[in-house]
Amino acid sequence: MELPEVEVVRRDLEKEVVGRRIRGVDVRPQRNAMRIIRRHARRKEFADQLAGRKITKVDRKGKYLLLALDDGDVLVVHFGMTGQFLRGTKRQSLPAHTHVVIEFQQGGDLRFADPRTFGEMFVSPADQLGKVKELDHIAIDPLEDTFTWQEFSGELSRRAAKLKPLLMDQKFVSGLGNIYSDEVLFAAGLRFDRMSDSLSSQEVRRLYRAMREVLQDAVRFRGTTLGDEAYVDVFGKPGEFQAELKVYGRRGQACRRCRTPIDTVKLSGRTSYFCPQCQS
DNA sequence: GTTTAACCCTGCACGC
DNA sequence: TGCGTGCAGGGTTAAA
Repeated sequence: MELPEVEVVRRDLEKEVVGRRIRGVDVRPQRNAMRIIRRHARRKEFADQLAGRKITKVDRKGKYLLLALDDGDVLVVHFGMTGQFLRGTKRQSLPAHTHVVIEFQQGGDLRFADPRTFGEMFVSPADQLGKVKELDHIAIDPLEDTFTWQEFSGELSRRAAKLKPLLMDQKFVSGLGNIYSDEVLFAAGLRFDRMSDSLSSQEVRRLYRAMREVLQDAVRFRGTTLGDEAYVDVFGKPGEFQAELKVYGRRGQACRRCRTPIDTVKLSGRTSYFCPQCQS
């Protein structure tokens, strides 16, 4: 799950859970549930920090969600690859791989399910969040107004790295994963292996614009739902951006712009999709 | 500083 | 039909 999907979930939660008070939290007995709350020693310790608290707002930092509580604590959530939040009621049976159920006083609950358990949840006092290494190092969000192309240009030239891994580096810009970095590079007409300090100012601007447009479009289409990744929103509904993808997952298929077959390459363990004709 | 590989985990597609 | 293998990818870490 990358920036657009996390943002869609954030907006859903804003409507669905802000203002609600937590009656109790059930960390499921399966061993894997402890992987999700791995920063807490015991189930009870995690649950006790949430019980009785009201959720006051939902922020996003990169791919992390931050649910602010009325006592100053924050519930931090990361979805990893296959994590998801689902609205439910007591009557509905829990989906497979449900690890945490947050029950509200006004009725209804919020389930966290995650088959591959790369996801994570933990509670931290707001003023301690700076000490959480992964959060502290998260770079600027490309959708923020404060993200300017001039600043982006400076950061690119300061580094000497291949564009694709650099775009996926959360310490450089936050929110891009394998899908959207490929889509952004295609939209910018740049190859995965172009060096960041080799771009003309025109190319920098193309990359900057591509990043904003692709991510905004993906949010508008409510994210990308691909086969086994199976992202769905808080209501269980899939996204629609998969139909808009230009390169990701389209190996061997004709480029939508020039009809050249889309090619792939393995780059630091991740498959990169690109058009050999349109990207240089 | 940058790059690579290995690791965590489960479900699915694939070939035999 | 059934089994082994590889792949998918969020992130971290150690090593090159």
